[in-house]
Amino acid sequence: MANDTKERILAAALEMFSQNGYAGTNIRELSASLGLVKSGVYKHYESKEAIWNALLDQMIAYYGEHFGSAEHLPPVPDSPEGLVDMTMRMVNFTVRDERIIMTRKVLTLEQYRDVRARELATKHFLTGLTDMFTHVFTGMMDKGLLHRDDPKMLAFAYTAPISALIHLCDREPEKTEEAIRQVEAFSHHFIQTYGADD
Amino acid sequence: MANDTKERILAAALEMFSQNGYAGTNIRELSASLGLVKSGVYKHYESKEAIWNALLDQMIAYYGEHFGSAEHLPPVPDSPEGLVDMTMRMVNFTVRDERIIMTRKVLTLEQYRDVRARELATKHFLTGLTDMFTHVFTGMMDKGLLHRDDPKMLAFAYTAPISALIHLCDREPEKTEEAIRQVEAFSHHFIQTYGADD
DNA sequence: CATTATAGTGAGCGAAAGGTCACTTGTCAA
DNA sequence: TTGACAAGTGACCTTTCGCTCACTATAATG
Repeated sequence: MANDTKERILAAALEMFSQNGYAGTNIRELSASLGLVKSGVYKHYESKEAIWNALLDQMIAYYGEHFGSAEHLPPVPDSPEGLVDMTMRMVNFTVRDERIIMTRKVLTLEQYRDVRARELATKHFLTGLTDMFTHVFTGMMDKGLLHRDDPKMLAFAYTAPISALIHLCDREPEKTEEAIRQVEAFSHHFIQTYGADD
Repeated sequence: MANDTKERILAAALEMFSQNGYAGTNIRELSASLGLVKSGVYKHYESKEAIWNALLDQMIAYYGEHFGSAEHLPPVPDSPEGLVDMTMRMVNFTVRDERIIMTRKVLTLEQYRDVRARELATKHFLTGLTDMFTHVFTGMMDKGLLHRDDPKMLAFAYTAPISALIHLCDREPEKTEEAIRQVEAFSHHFIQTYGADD
């Protein structure tokens, strides 16, 4: 089927672009990794740049489907410990899922070159997380689990350090376990600081 | 003088590598930007990779000289507002100094490919900042300006969000002013949260 | 069974890449 | 004045790049 190969090309492109960047990737290797010859991929995409654009389209669509709308917001935890649990589930998933790791790496590598990569990077690494946890913390304040405070500021103060540790895992995968422990310690410290009494 | 051109080559390499990455940079363009022809640079460096390694040597040496030793630690502020002032001076400098911006971008682009870039990136973006502010916060606790708490944890919680905003400035320079205001707001919120009374 | 569209092949093209080398030029010490 | 050397030139080499095209194998359709 045509669509099958088309998808497989995008998957291989994600893998190679995330390792070597767009400029460092060549079509011959990409084709070979799919068991076909260079000219074969040109039956499906008219150029290397077309592959890149299709990959970005897919990443943008995926982000929109999974994190873009209000219906995908996480449930508000019922206890301070619930925040830690939710965080650890999210972090454990995001630092181990190969596809998500590669997506982050691609966005990191191409953020200065491509406008759409730049915008998606900011969403992925900063504003998306902040928005999500603004909602969570607003809910937790309503439930009396957190002291009243600026929920956006708290969301930023909470997600940015975790995001930094996720980037560390991408950069130095052998430190993943340690980074995850740091996330947990940070999360506990956070509820100790901002949690309503106990 | 030989050294002059050698230095100029490194400067041009930093500029091009930070824009297009190592793979996306070619020696012809690099030479042309210096007003000489491709073979000219091979009088000073034996290969593209040698230029890259020399540039990394220089970045590592620079980092060691300016942030590596205890003598370059910033003075401990005498008031909570002093922390904000110091932070704003540092951030204003680091997001406007072209050379430092380019250094961060190069480390960002090459962190997955080169071991030394990876290590320097972690120092630059994470551990270096944390170590520096661990010292600052320890001093501020001793002076009674901050509540007793784990200074390493506070340093991480303080520097990681600021680092995220610096990265945002690198990615979207037009947001620099807004990001700086966010740093200031965050810094104020931080001393309000952790500062002793007031 | 003939037709036709599609996925894939393999040879090859022009451009651009990194790198080499014989040569010129300018500078300074002997 | 001359000899030596470092800096820079321009032609050229090989390899690799993105991409094209005439062709084949296959499988579904009339």
